[in-house]
Amino acid sequence: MAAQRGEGDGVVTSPEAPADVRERARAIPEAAVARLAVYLRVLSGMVEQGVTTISSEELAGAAGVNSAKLRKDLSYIGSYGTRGVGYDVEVLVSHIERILGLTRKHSVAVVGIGNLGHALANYGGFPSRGFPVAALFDIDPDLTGVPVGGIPVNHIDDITSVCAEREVSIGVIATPPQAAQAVCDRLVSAGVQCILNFAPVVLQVPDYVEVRKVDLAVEMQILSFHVARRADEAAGDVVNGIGVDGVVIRP
Amino acid sequence: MAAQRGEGDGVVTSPEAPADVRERARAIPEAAVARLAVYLRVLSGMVEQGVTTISSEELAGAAGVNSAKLRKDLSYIGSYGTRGVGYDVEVLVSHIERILGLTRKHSVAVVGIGNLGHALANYGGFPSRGFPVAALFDIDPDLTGVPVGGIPVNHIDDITSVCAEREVSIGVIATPPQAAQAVCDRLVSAGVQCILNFAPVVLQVPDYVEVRKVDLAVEMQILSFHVARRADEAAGDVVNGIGVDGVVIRP
DNA sequence: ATATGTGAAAGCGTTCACAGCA
DNA sequence: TGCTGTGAACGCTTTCACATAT
Repeated sequence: MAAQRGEGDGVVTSPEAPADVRERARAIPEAAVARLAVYLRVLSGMVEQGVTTISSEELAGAAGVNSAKLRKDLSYIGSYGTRGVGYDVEVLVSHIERILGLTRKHSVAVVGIGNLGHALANYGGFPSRGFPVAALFDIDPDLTGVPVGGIPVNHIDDITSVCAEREVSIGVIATPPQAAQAVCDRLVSAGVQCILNFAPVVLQVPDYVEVRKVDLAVEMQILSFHVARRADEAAGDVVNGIGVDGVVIRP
Repeated sequence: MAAQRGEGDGVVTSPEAPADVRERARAIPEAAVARLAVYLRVLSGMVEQGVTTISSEELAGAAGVNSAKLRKDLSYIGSYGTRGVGYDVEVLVSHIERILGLTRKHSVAVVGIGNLGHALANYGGFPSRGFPVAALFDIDPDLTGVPVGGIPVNHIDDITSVCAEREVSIGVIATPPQAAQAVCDRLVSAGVQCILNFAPVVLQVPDYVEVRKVDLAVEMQILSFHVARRADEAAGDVVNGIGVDGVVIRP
């Protein structure tokens, strides 16, 4: 069992393999993949505004990164810009969509229909971006059959059959922490290889399963750290003889 | 305006400053901070189970990292273990809490009381971890005064006064994307320096404001990328002359 | 004997700066 | 001239491996 990230997958590739899309996809850094998704969103907005061409500088500004990083990220997926001009927005959109695997539909199952599960089931951002919510599960028998966001809730015991039948490829865990590992195990045995985990638990999964986690408490605590750091810095600068306004108090 | 991360904060510190907590806090890598929050959660569970001592190996396993990384992370906050024995759980908990600034209360304001806002307002994980939800805001006048999760919703126009009065230090944006930047600007002018953004928008903020984002569509697309990569690899291995089971098909 | 704490090495990701092309 | 694409330099993060302490 590997925790949270498959480290080294042992797939054999021939040494003289051409640097084609397959090999290239493998080489894209995880951080760049996350940013490609952001570029794609910004570019989609551009298409709606009727923008046809964009420079790395402009796109980078809109995506909140610097232009060197943007160009490097785009270079991982190929060279689709025109020197001296910029990028064709639609061309870029279609290449990023291809690399991110968005030409294919990814059915989603949400497990745990509490506050968060409700919100996720009703969230319009998923279906509109090629991630239809195909199944909902909860352990509460009273919820079974009740439609949420237009989809009837199934009992958690039916995960295996329902996920197989509806070709679910992404499982979303929105259960209480105590239930998360058991739910995860069921999803994995149902053949789900990608999991988005909202429960504050470190899931143990086989190497071939990809887990991403969204942990609100952790996000809050990182923000808290920065609040504290700032307060300490302000105090520390005075202690070190320099006030926050740069005036030397103790030279 | 800097986007999403203050790069270089220009604070002057004297060169002979002692390597005390203040200086150390500044030196902790961002990645380590996120993991410290995870260690804290695992350790809190240990306390409840009555565990008093734990080794780096055990804690690392429970947190889903390797023990070298765990020890390095803990070394950033000081040396609180006992060689040949391990760490005192309670001692570690209190030191991590101090570093993360959790000895201080951080009031939270949630803006945008839709599906997600409701879920966040009702989410028990915040108050129980020192992040009381102190204010809720929405633009819909019909919602004003309606209590959600025990807190009455205020109108978005009152952000400045209410946030100041209730000493809000963290703002959570759960609005539609179109409204996010305007809400962010209001939070910032209300003195909020930390923002957790659920809206799929790149927020523009001054350097001194810390933004963290949770973007569900991006998470989904990263998972989609891995689905695609796996499919390509499986196909690619055959194309390259080697089947998935290692058998050479085209030597 | 056993497990921490940490320099040093290795690995990744970001930034620089400029060659190359329209 | 202007902007992309990218090798090289840089800095951050992880891993290694062992000195150090109980």
